[in-house]
Amino acid sequence: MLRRTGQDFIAEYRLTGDFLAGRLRHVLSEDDKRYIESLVDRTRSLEDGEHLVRRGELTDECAILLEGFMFRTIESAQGRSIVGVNVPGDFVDLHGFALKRLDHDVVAAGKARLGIVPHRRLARMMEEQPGIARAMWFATLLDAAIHRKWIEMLERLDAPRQVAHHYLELHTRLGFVGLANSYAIRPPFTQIDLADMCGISAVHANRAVSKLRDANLAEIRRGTLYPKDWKALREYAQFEPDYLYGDGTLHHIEAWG
Amino acid sequence: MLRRTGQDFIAEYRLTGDFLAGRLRHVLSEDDKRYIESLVDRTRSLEDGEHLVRRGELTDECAILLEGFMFRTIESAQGRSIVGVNVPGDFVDLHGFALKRLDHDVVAAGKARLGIVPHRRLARMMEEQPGIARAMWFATLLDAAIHRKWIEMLERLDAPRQVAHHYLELHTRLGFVGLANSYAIRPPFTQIDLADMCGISAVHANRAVSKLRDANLAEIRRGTLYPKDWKALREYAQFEPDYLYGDGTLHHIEAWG
DNA sequence: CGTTCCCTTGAGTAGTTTCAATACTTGTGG
DNA sequence: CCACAAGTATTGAAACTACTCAAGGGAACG
Repeated sequence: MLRRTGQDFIAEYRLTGDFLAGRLRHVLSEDDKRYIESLVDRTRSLEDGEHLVRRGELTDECAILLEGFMFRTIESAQGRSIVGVNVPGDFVDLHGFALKRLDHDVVAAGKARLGIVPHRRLARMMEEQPGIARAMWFATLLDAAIHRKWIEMLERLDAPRQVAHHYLELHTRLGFVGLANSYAIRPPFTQIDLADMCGISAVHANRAVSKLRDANLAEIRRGTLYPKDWKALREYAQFEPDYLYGDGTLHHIEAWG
Repeated sequence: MLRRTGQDFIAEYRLTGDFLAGRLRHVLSEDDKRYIESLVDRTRSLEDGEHLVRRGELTDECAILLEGFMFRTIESAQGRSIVGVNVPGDFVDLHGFALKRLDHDVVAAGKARLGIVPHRRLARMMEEQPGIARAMWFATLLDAAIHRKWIEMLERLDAPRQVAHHYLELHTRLGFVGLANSYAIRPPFTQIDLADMCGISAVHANRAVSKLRDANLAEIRRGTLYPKDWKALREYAQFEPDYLYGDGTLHHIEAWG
């Protein structure tokens, strides 16, 4: 995978250099960053579609995504709902540390590589490093803020706008960790994945994709979105990235106080 | 307001006796509970529709809901989206402690009474009481789990099923804090509120309510749902309460480990 | 005792679904 | 290198769901 990340993605923070990059990372000290790096016990790879955690499983480890994409999914009799997407730098199941059992599955979307962090190290971190604990808490709250935006999207936007919004969100999140460019947004999604994110049928996901093409906003081929007009696309999807807590109205500038 | 809560709702925990009741409260020690009670600086009342926090505001306090209901809302050019509901015992803006600025508004639904907790006390709590910090973290993760269920609902369920599901969720959450009975579920919601929770028009919310009545599942009058057949209603709405982390497959039984 | 908000109903329109059929991709084994 | 299989993408038609607009009825509050 192509990697070109910010200043922290250097040998010293080889595994966790993307953690909260572009968000809260600037308030962490070098000691903090070293501490976080030292939490990782080992790495692990997953194949496309492989589960990292299943709903209801008792867990004693968390994982930070190093490469690739992952889905949070909820399966039911009616099929699969995708309730979240993760990009490199995200702790994909940090929620499991406090919850012990997750309410959802975490599944690789394409090949993925992860850094594994035992819960016992996080428990010690809570005792020793309340500032880092607060940053970890912050990271799970970012997930919650994204969940809220998805709720808002599902409540307001029609299918093509939702599809566009999902891509634009990913582009911003990939940008935080230095993985975005202005030519294409390249998640390994099928139209079925898009459908399961938007709560629509696969046929309708295809029509949504067609509509973006016909409106000359973007071309989506094999999961990759090629924007034709960034500005128009953002306006069409009503994309306002501040809920991601990067630079913008909600950005957290000061140190912890 | 009618109050009849669990064993912890006694004079000693007059304000915070409902915090995590039915979920994680059983792993807290009496010292922990006293510490949590001592976090509250004062109480505050809100009128119907009054804002506690607005999106983007810099905050230095949190609030625990003592009586009444509150909405988490996101306003946009197209109107209001309701992305969450709170019941007594919930910390309504605990997210604001780590995020500093919320991505959404917090608004009273009917009259509400709150206990105010300054961030500085929470910061000290993080240093002194990692166990309590973890319980607070847990509480915000419950919100995230509920957000995920809402996403799943919006992706899967038609309008009448969503309305029924929202009421059943509230019934379970009110039950955790001793505020549920088997005759009625009484939030102060208008059909406009229901519409904004489900992402549908007010007219369609009305038709959803009519459908529940016509199907002999429940009657909804002036916000109050009178169930005609609990079992049928739960099946109709596909309500499975385990995502709320009360008793059930996801319940957190052991002490922190 | 009116005003205001909320609820209800009808009619026509827009968005989405299902079913069905066809084509394109990718990976696998011959 | 080709053939096949499996998964993915595309298109059409008919049915359904939910939307908007519009108008009228009802309940609560001052």
